[in-house]
Amino acid sequence: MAQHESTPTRGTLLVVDGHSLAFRAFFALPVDNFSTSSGQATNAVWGFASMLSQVIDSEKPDHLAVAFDVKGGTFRNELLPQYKGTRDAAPEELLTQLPLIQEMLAALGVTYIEKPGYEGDDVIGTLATMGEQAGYHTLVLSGDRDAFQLIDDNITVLYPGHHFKDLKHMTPDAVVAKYKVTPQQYPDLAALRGETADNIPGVPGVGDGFAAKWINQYGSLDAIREHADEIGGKKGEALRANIDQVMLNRKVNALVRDVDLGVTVDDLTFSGIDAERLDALFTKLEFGSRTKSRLLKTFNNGVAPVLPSGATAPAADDSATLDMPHAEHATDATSLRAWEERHLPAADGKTDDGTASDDASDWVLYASGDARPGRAAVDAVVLLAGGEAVVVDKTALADDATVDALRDAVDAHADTMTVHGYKEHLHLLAAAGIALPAPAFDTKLAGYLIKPDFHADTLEQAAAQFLDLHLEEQEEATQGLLDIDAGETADGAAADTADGAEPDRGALRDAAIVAALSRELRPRIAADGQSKLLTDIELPVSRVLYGLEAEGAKVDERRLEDMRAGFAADAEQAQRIAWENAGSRVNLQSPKQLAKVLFEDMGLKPTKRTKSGSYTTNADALQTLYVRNADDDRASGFLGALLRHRETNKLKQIVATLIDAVNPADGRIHTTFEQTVAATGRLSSVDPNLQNIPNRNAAGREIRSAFVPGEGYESLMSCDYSQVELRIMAHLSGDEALIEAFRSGADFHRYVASLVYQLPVDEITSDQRGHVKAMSYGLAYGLSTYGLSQQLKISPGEAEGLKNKYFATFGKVHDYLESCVAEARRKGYTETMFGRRRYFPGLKSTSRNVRDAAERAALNAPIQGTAADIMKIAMIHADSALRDGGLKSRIILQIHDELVVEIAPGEADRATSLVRDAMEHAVELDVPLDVSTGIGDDWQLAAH
DNA sequence: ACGCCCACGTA
DNA sequence: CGTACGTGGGCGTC
Repeated sequence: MAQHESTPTRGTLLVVDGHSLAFRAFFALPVDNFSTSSGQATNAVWGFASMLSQVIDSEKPDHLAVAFDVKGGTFRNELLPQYKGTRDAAPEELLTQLPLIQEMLAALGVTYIEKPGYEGDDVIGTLATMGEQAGYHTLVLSGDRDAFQLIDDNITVLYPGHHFKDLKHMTPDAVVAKYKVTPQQYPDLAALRGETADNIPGVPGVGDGFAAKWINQYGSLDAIREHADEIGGKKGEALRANIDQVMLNRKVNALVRDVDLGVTVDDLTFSGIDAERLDALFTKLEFGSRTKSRLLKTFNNGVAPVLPSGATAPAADDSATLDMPHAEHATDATSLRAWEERHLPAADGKTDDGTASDDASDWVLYASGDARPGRAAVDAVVLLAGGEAVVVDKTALADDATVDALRDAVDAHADTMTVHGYKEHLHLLAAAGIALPAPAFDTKLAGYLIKPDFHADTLEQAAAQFLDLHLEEQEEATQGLLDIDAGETADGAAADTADGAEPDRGALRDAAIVAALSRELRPRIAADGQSKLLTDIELPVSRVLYGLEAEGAKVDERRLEDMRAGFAADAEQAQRIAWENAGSRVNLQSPKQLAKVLFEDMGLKPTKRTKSGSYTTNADALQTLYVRNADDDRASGFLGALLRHRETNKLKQIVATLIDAVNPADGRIHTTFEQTVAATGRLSSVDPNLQNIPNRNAAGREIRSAFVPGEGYESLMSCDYSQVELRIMAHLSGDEALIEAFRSGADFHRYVASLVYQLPVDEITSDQRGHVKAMSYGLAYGLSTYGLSQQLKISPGEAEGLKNKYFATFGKVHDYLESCVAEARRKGYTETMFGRRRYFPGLKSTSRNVRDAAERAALNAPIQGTAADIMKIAMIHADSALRDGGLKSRIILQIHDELVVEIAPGEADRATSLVRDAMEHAVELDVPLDVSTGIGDDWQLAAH
């Protein structure tokens, strides 16, 4: 662009200020989106690569070098002790990335130079001078304005603006235009003005404007000093007071241009990529193939930059790019069948040895629409194969023959197909009358298995995480294009019209993203050894969950309404009493207002604080205050009423949420089981959450009685695992004593207590049993002795004694828990019995709290996760046992260790034995899995 | 309208 | 100062 065509040059040399570029990259990109699973920040590395390749692509230099600062001071620090004091305080997260950037440059065949005792700027000044002398045109990429002094007809500084993308080409004319001084005079101006970024003070009150005025008036800094007395006003005074500082600044900001670097410009070619090294680095950094492909294109053997664009030699791997597929609309069954004929998987393309099948044979199925259970509606279905797509829109989906053709195509190709969210697609296609067989791959489930902590609410977010689609986003953002396109990026599902043109475009793009995700994730799932977890557990359980969601749970609405009224009346009465005692109508649902009444107006002594520092008003605190102030009628009256209000109001709220969630079409509640949310592998339940229906006290438990069998069913069955997590802990630890405790079949907690306290089983008091029970469960959560003492209301010393006795009895449990954390620290992740991983970057945190929390989570994850795996297997087996047995009874809810089954008339005994068997034998452990079951007219009565 | 805090329900 | 979730209300911010 700004080449000086008048000056014949041997070529173009690009000199990069490595630190400046790394700083910019670091602060331009959110570190959260750019970190490896083990917690290494990569945003600066990625940004550095991206920015550098952008510049190379646009400037096409044939020689290149990157200069870095070296740790330790330079001659400048001796002159000016505070020099760059602010810059040395670079965040740790950036400093750890500098070696990675250098490693990347080495792999890309780029020369980088550091020179002890000098700064990167001096290296840059030297290289630019060398380039000029050797007849090159030199570009200096730097965000440091000190580089401006280098500018002349053969040296241009590329200076990033607010957005990196708009690089300013700083030529002599540009410097004069901006600062009214020549590049040679620029250091004089900088010395007068100072440089806050480098912690260098100038003349107070003097900015670029006055500095330039003086320079132009007197010609140079030396001349200004000589005539300093002639300058009047406050600024003249300030100049005289600070002239020594200014002269020092001038000494420091002069770049050295003759450092002995031991290289010549001719050495600074693109020496070729070390592919193996680059691969290794990118694997370590968890960069996707798109980043690599982009860098390959830019750096390949240095060939690309000098050739006219388009003639780039060795084609970079562009399989990862997101090309919009060529698309056609299927207007009827004939055209759909014809499209299918033309896109059959290549018969010989199937290598059948796992993941290596030809990309072209992988089909993607993508359906758009509303996938909410009980009200699913499909907008369009896209099939994608070999880079070509066919779109079946709503109109076409209304035609039976077309749907038949689509069904046939789906049935025929499911075994090679990829979807993003099998469960959601089951709902969507069911709305079109199509039962979707299990696909070969699911990018949503795969993404979850690879990064169980990452929340990809949308396909775009998944793409941003696993592909390098931030590349485009970053570029678009810097160019301010997002505003222009805002209308198009909005979710088309909200207001869909009959004409399918716009939604189709979105669906097409989404399908292309799924295809790219599939190519990225398939090998990673295989590499992590998670293929069986995906195909044998997650995909099948998706299908089972689809069934649960589609059927829903029948509730007695009248009963719910009555309960709501009852709870509302109780809550209102409690509120009235509370207000009377408080003497004001405080909002009982506002912790802030409550704190004021309790701790200011009534002057009660607060107990604990919340995480953010305010005084807590939680039930525990209210209880303590109530006991403490029993003699104060007004305070205890208020507190008692408040506690009652809390309880009844909460129940009212839960019931109201349930009523709201009833689908008027069938009187049933269709929850959604989230399969990719809980980091441990558990399911969660939303809209509404049916996994937190009260069960601990009588009043709350009543709500369960509103869950009843629906039309054509006679009862509900509840089946739950007893102490699964403790049994898993016994199995995984191999602790003989604990294993024997479970094998004996005795009352487990009583049995364990007798071992711990060395007393006969029948002499164990209920207190002792309770303490040991809390200890057992606390173990799997990483409970501290302090926490144990709090919970059991015993002294920390007693809790400590209990823990010691416990571990003396069950030593291997202790060893096992320790080993979980140790392994997580070593490998970066934990694994369940079935290979489900969870990563723990927090184990390496410098913060004690973060580290401790990560340790507790790491010790719990394999236990909770294995329990979740086992329940999923049990659900798959139970579901098929019921279906294969021809029963109408079906699972309708899962609450982590419990299944609720709707029982058809006459099937109670068979269903009980099938489900119990599936749960008990989901997996064989060294301890038996114990399942208890119960049947009743409603969920509460089914309890056992 | 959105996001955070608080509180609280479940396993 | 025990793990894993989801929801609703208040309240501050946009």
